[in-house]
Amino acid sequence: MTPQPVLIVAGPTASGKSGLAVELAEHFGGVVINADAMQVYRELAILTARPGPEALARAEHRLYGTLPATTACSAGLWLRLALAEISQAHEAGKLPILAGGTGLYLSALTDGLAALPEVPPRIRAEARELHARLGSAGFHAALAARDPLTAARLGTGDRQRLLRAWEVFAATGRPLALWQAEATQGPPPELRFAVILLAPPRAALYAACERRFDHMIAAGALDEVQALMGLALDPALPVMKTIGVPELGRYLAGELSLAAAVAAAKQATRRLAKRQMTWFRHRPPAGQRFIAQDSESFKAAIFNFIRHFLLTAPASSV
RNA sequence: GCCCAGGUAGCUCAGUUGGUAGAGCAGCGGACUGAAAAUCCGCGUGUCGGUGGUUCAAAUCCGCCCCUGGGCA
Repeated sequence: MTPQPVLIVAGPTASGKSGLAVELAEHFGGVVINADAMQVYRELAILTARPGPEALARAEHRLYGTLPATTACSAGLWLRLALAEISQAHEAGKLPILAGGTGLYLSALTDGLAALPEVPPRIRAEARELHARLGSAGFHAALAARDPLTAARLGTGDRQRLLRAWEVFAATGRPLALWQAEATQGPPPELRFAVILLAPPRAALYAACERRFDHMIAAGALDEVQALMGLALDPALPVMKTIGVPELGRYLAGELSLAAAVAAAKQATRRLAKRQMTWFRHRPPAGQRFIAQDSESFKAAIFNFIRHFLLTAPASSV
């Protein structure tokens, strides 16, 4: 069977991915599929810069706001959902267009992910408890006693990865490092990828980040955070770490002035954008690649690149 | 115009009795295999306002000039 085309629009936050994706969907008959870790959650439309009604009217959108804030998404869960949406789009004769800034998710799609079983919530809770009890150095030592292979790769302070390693060993009896080395699924053979990477100049990107956050405030971001606080969710849930939630939450709690909260959130956004740039610079999703500084001045070249990608039959097809 | 107080990293400031400078924040670089908008690791980036002088040696002492803030007129 001929591999089916998939388009990926990747780049840091506020680089214009969503707008470009809608335009491409209109022009090439596509479905926009979310590849952003935070836009999957229902409760935060404004703060996660989810596509608005105007965009939704112009093109089909999938995996935006589909999970409740009470769930913790993961690379594995997202991958399953995304693969399902991709094959649905193909069945409908449409071009799947993945848009998002979560490099881990996109790499999982184009390069594969270790085939690990689900870790039971009970074990995850135990891991967190143990970490709280032992402290970071103690927890690292505890992991090293059971799984020296994985522990050797992790820094003492790397709480999240240490927890993950401990959980996987507890749940499967095998080191995470082994799973990753031996059980990584390759890229799906039935798909072929073209990647448009937006990489704006740093200063322009930061300015866009800050402008956008001001718009979020004007659009009611404070109400959104207030409503989220009203749900009294577990602070460890991913949604609670969305940029803007902790900062505006502190303002709403009277701990911070609005100006200080906004400044802190903007700074967090800049740092996110920087990390995303680093990721995409060094490990972009696999596939034919086109790098553009912005979506406007490179539009014609981007369209040409996609036309060429769609018209070029892969060598493997007969 | 005169009198004070200042001018050192992008910002706020340290800098001992002269030995070409260092903190916080900001920033930059990097890692990343199921919480990733997460979680970590690394890095001072500098005509010490300018210019002359004293000295083996000046951010530091002296002269002049420029700039900023405050006070008196």
